[in-house]
Amino acid sequence: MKGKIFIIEDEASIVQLVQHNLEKEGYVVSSSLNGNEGLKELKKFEPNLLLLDWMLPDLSGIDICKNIRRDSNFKSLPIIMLTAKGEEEDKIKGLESGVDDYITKPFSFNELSARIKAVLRRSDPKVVANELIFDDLKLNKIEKRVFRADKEIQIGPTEFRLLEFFLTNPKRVYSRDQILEIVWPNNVNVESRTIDVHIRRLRQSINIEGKKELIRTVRSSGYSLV
Amino acid sequence: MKGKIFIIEDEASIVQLVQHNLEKEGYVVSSSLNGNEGLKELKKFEPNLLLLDWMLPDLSGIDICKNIRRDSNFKSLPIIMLTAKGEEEDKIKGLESGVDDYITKPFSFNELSARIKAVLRRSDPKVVANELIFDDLKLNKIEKRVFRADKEIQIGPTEFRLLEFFLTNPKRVYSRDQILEIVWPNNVNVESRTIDVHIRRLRQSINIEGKKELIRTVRSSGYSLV
DNA sequence: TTAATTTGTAATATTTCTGTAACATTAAGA
DNA sequence: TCTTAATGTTACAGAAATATTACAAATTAA
Repeated sequence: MKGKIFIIEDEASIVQLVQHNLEKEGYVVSSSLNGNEGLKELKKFEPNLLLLDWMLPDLSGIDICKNIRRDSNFKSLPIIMLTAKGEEEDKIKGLESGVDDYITKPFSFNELSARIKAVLRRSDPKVVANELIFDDLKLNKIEKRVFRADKEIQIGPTEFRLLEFFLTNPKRVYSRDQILEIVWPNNVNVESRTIDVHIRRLRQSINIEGKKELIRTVRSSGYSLV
Repeated sequence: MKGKIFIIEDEASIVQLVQHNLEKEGYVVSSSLNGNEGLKELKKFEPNLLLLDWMLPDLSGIDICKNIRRDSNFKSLPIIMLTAKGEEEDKIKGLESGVDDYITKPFSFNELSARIKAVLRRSDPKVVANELIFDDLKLNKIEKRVFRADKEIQIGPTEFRLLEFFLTNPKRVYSRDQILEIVWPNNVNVESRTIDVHIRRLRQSINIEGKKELIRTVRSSGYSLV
């Protein structure tokens, strides 16, 4: 499933068109033709994104928007506003009331689809890259290669896993226990001091003269990539 | 500071106009007139948002965008694309290459400002939770870093815990016994006067000349952050 | 099998942190 | 003003944490 999308829009023809096409693209879609109803259904449905009409018979889009932003469960629900008006004033109000994007009717389904993708991409950052980059350090997961400043670097398997681990969460400080837990194969018993030695080896490999140290020691806490 | 914004745009007049107005609104702004240069400067500047021209003399906006998205430090940097073209095709490409929003030239500064606010609002609520902020003092729990007026400060583990403690309840006055109880590991026996020394060390570290004292002594009661 | 590489540990060196004591200064009441 | 209790400051000796090195066992490559 690509994601769940909820639509609140009173023009049935638009709902039908959009819902049909989105479902064809693999989304799970639900909708409501009115504001108050829609708010309730939406909270049950728990969508990943909301398409919201600006002008509704009962509630204005802005009111709905504000209601949603006040609910801690939906504070960060991405919202794309559908508006018939082209006036800039309205656009600004919409954006300021906490909308992530808007699109003016009539719109092509292609453009809507692209905007949905863009907004969704930001809201869940699942990363499928096989290259991890940090500063001038680059690690290729499938080729098992490491580069510093475009120069390839040789490191052993353990140091590779260690570096890969650091690269998935740069800047964050990890304790030796956490590092052991994740970088070493399950249920191995190694001294926690052993990590110091591997850190040293990794440092020696990735440090190029003149370039700054990349692994930071945080006394009493652990290590991090900076 | 509201945030740091970087601009990559080759029309100097636009840069000037936008930069000036954004600075008036309280942002810290830096800019570059060309793509390759801009990329480098941007990574030094570490902005919270990028305004990126679609058509540049050397690199296309999309290329820049892709480059940024591959670098783990800037994976989630919000980008707003500035485009002269109105064609829908371009818009779609832009959105799909990982841009968060776009705006078509010529645009009013009001609209740009509203879009910036909207995009910034969404960006990275995770980071915020890890940070304790009081006045111009900032402590990042998972990166184990402390800043005063945006300048990083080195402090030892005990001073870090002490400051973290004060930051979770600013203004409140704590007795030495309470501080001992919470900041020191269980069942340690340390003289209560020892705290005075750590307070002194903390004060020395976080005090910048010209800036006001942040730790207040309450005679016969204890200390607090003010 | 042999050679080369990798790995974990222990021993040692180095760095940084911590608590305390001794002395200095300050604040507040008599 | 003097006295006294509380807090500020400083220096220093262990203590604790980390860095470095060397080496033997284990693993892998040749």
